[in-house]
Amino acid sequence: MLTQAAEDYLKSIYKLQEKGEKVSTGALAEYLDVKPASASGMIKKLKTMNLITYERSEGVTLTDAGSEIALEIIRHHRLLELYLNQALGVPWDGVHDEAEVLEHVISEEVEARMDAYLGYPTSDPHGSPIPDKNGVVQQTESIPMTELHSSQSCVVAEVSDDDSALLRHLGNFNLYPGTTFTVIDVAPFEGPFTIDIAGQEAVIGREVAKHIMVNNVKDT
Amino acid sequence: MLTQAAEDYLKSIYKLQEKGEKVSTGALAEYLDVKPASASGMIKKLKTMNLITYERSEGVTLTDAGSEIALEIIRHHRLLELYLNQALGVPWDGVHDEAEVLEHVISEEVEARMDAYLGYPTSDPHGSPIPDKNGVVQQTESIPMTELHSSQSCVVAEVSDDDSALLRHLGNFNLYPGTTFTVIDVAPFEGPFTIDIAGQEAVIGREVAKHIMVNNVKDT
DNA sequence: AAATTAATTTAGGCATACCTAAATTATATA
DNA sequence: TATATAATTTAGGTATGCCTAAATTAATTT
Repeated sequence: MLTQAAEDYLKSIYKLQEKGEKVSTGALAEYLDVKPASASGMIKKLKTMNLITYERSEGVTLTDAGSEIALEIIRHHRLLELYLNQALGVPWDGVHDEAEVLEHVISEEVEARMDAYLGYPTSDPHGSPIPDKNGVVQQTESIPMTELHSSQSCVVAEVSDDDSALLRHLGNFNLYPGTTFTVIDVAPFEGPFTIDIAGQEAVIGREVAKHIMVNNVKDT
Repeated sequence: MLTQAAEDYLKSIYKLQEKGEKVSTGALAEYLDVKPASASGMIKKLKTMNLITYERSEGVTLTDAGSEIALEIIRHHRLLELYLNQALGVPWDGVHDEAEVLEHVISEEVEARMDAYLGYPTSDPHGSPIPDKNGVVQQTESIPMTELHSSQSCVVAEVSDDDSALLRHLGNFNLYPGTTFTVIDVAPFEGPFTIDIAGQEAVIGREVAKHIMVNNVKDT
């Protein structure tokens, strides 16, 4: 059995790798809020377990075995987020922290039952895809809201899950995945977006907009 | 924050204390399947935290602060057992092991939501009382099934929760808490019990009967 | 090519929680 | 009372995972 820390490393490596970044010891340490030396030690350990490979130029790369575990943890996390939200009514800005600890201890049996209860869902409350039992991830193309222009409409696809203040803010505007909105105006010089959501007007700052991924963009 | 191990010690001390036994280092070690030296070390630690007192003659005693924590963990455990069984359909012989790890990581928020979902229940799937938020335990008087005589009827009050093979066995006879049955016959020389449950006849061995607590005993 | 800067690794420490084995302290029994 | 037995504690060792600080290696820049 892997330790919780090791699982967190694999999950983080997967996420960084997904972004297309080369996963250096330092980048990994920063992501995990840990000193580079600690990351270095864990990298050595995961390497001996054949869960990652490491080369100075390439950085860390997950092996197939490593990917499998990373995806399993991510699946646990996202399924838990959705379950806590749907079954227990935990607000979407609170599910991440809860899932962060439960993901390491939940059994396959309980997970399977939550999965069935939820009807084998494919995305979590923040719009992130939930890998299936075989680790297959359903990818969707989306673009950051910052690339939108005036009078374009779109659907919220995904938002960051780890900043609860941001999530509460988005929740106030009903900016959940699946919600449709139209850009009324984009202020010049990198200014904020004014949008229309179900008849309601809202102003969304640039920094916030960066964290909102959208799709189904249409000119109106 | 206490460690998981420390919480397990407090919980175990509470349970042993509840039985009226004097909680010696050795008894505690045996209960936790740990060497006496390990228990000795933890006792020292818990003592410095003022969660227990210790005297050679008396053994370990929980302080008020220690009791509070023990009851909180027990509440987590039993509420989780009931939730897993009711909300997710985990069979009653499987909930103990699941709860054993979750009890240490579940948040107060999630617990409160499970509690509300279940309608503020007072006993778990095995009939054990669930302490309320303030640590108040609703006590019920019950006697071991082994004290019953022929033609007495009774209601199952509580069964041990940690032996899954036993629980599966009892489940086969529908011997869940709340179930009524009548003793048809008690074989002589410490022999097995023949009982009637909803018209069905079943033979229950003495060793098994020891683990079944009953109440509402009536002569028929 | 040499020197500066950045990234990485090693070395040494801390805390938790477990273990075994030996020493100690109580409690019975003869 | 002295000895045997049982219970308990101490001492020393394991492993994990974190830390800081120093040493090393690689990549830039001059």
